[in-house]
Amino acid sequence: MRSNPKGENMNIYETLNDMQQEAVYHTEGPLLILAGAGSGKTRVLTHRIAYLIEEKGVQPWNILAITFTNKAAQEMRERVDRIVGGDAGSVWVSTFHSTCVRILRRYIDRLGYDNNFTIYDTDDQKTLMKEVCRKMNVDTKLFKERALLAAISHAKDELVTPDEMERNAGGDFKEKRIAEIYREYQDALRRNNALDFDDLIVKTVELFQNCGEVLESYQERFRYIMVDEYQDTNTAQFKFVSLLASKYENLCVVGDDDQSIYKFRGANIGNILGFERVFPQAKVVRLEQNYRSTQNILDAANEVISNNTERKEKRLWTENPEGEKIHFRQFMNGFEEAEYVIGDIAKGRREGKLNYRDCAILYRTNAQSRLFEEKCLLANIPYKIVGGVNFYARREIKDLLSYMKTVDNAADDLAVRRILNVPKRGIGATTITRVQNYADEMQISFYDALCTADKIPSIGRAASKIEGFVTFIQSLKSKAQAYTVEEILEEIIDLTGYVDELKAEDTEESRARIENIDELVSKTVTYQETMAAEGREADLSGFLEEIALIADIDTVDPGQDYVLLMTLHSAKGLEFPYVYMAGMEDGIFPSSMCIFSSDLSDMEEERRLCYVGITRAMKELTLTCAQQRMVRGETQYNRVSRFVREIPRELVEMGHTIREHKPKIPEEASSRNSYMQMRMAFQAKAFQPQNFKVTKAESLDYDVGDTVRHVKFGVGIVKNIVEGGRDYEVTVDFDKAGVKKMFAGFAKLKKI
DNA sequence: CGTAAAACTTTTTTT
DNA sequence: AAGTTTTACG
Repeated sequence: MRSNPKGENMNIYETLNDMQQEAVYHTEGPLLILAGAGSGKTRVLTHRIAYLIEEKGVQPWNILAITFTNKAAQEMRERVDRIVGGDAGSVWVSTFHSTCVRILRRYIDRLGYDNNFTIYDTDDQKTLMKEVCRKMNVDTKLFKERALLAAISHAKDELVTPDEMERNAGGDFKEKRIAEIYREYQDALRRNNALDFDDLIVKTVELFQNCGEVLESYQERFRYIMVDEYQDTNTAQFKFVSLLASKYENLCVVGDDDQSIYKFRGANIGNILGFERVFPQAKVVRLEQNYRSTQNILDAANEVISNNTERKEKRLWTENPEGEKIHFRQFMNGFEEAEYVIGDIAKGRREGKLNYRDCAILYRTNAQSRLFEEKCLLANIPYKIVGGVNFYARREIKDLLSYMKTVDNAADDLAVRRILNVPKRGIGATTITRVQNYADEMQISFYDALCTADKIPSIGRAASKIEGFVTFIQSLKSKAQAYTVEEILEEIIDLTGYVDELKAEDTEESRARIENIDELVSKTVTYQETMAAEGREADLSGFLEEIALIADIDTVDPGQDYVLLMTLHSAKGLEFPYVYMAGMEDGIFPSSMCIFSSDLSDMEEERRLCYVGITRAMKELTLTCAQQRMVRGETQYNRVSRFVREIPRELVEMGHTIREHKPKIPEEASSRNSYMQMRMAFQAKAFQPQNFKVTKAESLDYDVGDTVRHVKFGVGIVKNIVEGGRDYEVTVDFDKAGVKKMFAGFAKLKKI
C-alpha cells in the first residue's frame, strides 16, 4: 500500500463520512470523539493511525493506541497493517495493563521491586489477604476478605495510598482499620515481589511521578496517543494518560457515555464528561450515524436509553432498513427459555439462514450460562462460553504455573507454598506453619527459609523432605537459563510426575485435566513462536505475564464456527447479526441489587448495560424471559424486565407466549452426572483447535451396523453415515434415546 | 498426615 | 446449586 501513488491513498479516507474524516484529519492537540454504538469508531481509529503515518510523516513508534481488550488491540493492529503495510508493527497497540507491564518490566527497580515481579490474579489476592488478616488478627466476620480487597481496589483506582486513606478516615474506626490492612497488604505484595492488577497502573503512575527522566523518555516516545472505550477509564488510568500526553497534548480519546458499564470497577464517567474542562482547547467530534443495526433495533436502543437522565443528549440514526421487529418470548422457566433459544439457532442453521458464529447469547450473570450450555450439548451445537471459570484458574494449571513462578521469582511465597506439597511429599500443614513462623521471625522469604530447613527448630523428619524439594527447584532454576519456556514446563511435568499421577487415576475428570495441561504446553509453544516472529525474547517472566493479562474474550477465534455465550459486559465492543438477550426479568436484569439500591445511578448503569446489549445486534434481536427461575437453589418468580417495557410495543413482535406443555425428557438425560460428562468430553475436544475448523477425520473407526456409545444418549447402532463437506453426518438408533443424527466430529462416538 | 464427609457460604458485572 | 472450608476419623 505504502508504495501506491498518493492519490490512491487519499481514497481510503474518502470512504469515511464527514464527521469521521474530521476526526481523522484533526491530528494535533486534544480530541474527544463521542462515538455512538456502531458508528465506526474502530475504522476512525485505524484510519487515523494510517493518516498519521502516511500523510503526516509520523513515525509508527511515536504512536500509542490503548484498547480495552487484547483482542481489540490485535484486530486494530491487523487493520492498520492492511492499510499501511508492515510499518504498523512498531505502533504500540495494547491495553492499559499490558502497556504498563511493559514499562514496569524495564523500570520498576527504581521503586524498589525486582524487574521480574509476579502479577497476582484475583485468587492470589484473596490468598494473600487471608494471610494478612490472620497475621493482623482481623476478625474476618467483621471485615470480609472480599470486601477488604474491594475497598483497597477502589482506593487504588483513585490513586489513594494507605497513608491518605488513613488521613481521610478521620475518626472512623473501621476506615482506619482498613487503611492499616491496606498498608500491610501492600507490604506483603512487595515482600512477594508481586503486583496486583490495580498496582500495574498505580505503580506506573508512581514511577512517572518519581522519575522525571523516565516519564520524559516516554513522553518523547509517545507523541500521539489514542484511547478507546474512554468512558470506562478510571482515575488512575486517566492520570497515566494525562502524564504521558502532558508534553505534546496530542491525545485522542474515543468513547460513549451511554456505554459506560464499569463503574463497579472504578470507571469514572467524569473522565469523558469532563474532558473538555480538563482540555479547554479540545476539539469534539460526534459520530451519530450507526452502520451496524436495523432501524428497529436502533429505535429500541434509543428509547431505552432515553430513560436515563445523566447523559449527553444524542440520538443515533441509520440509513439501514427497518428490518424485523424485536422478538420477545416469555417461558415457564429457564429450561424452556434455553431450549427455545438453542432451538431457534438450530432452526436458522438448518434453513441456511445463519452460521453459528453469527449468534450470541447474552445474559447478566455467568451462572446463567449453564442452561444454555446444556442445551447446546444436547443439540450438538458448537459453542464457546466466554468468562466464568478462567482456564488459568483451574487447579492443575495453577499448580504448574506456580512451579514456573517459583522458578522465575522465588520471592513469591504464595506460589512456593502452593506447590511445596504438590505432588504429595508428606509435608503437611503443621510443617508449613512452622516454616512460615521461622521465615517471619527471620524476616526472610518462605523459600529462603526452606533452604535453611535444617536450622528451623522442631521441624524434625520433614527437614529431609524439604531438602529434596529445594534441590529440585534449584536444579530447575539452573536449567531455566538454558531451556526454553516449553522445555522448563515439560521438565516440571516429567519430574513431578504430575501427568503420570493423573493418568493413573483414569477418570473422565483426570483425562480432562491432562487435556488442559497439554493445552498449557501448546500455549508455551505459541508464545515462543509469537515472540520469535516479533524478534523479542521468550522468557519465563514474559510468558507468565501474558497469561496473567489474557482475558477470556481474547481467545475467541472468529474463524471458528461456534455460538458465543457471554455476559453483557463481555459483549462490549462486539457485534453479531443475531443476538439473544436472555433472562430479561426484574431481579435478574436489572439485578435485584440495583433495584433495591438507594443510589439511583445504579439503575442507570444497568440501563446502559441493556443499551450495550441491544446495540450489539445487527439484524435480529430476541429478548427472552422466564416466569419462574431457579437462582442459587431457590425458585424465584420475576416479572418482565422494566427494560423490555421501555421498548415501544410497535417495535416488538410477541410470538406465542409461554408454551403450555412440558415435554418430559427421558430423565436420565438431564441428570447432572451425564451433563458433567458431556461437558468434559466437549471441553477436551474444544481444546484441539482444528476440531471446529476442518474437523473432518480421515476416516471413522466405526461403520454402519456397528454398536457405539455416546456420552449422553448411551448405546446405539449406527444406521447411516453420510459424508458431508465438513464432517461425517452419522445416524444412530439409540436404545433409549431413539434415532439421532449428529456430526461425527462433535458427537465423539466410541465403538464398542 | 491424608481423606471423606459435613457444614457453611455465596449472590452481579472483570482487566 | 455449587463451591469452599471445617471437622472427624483412619
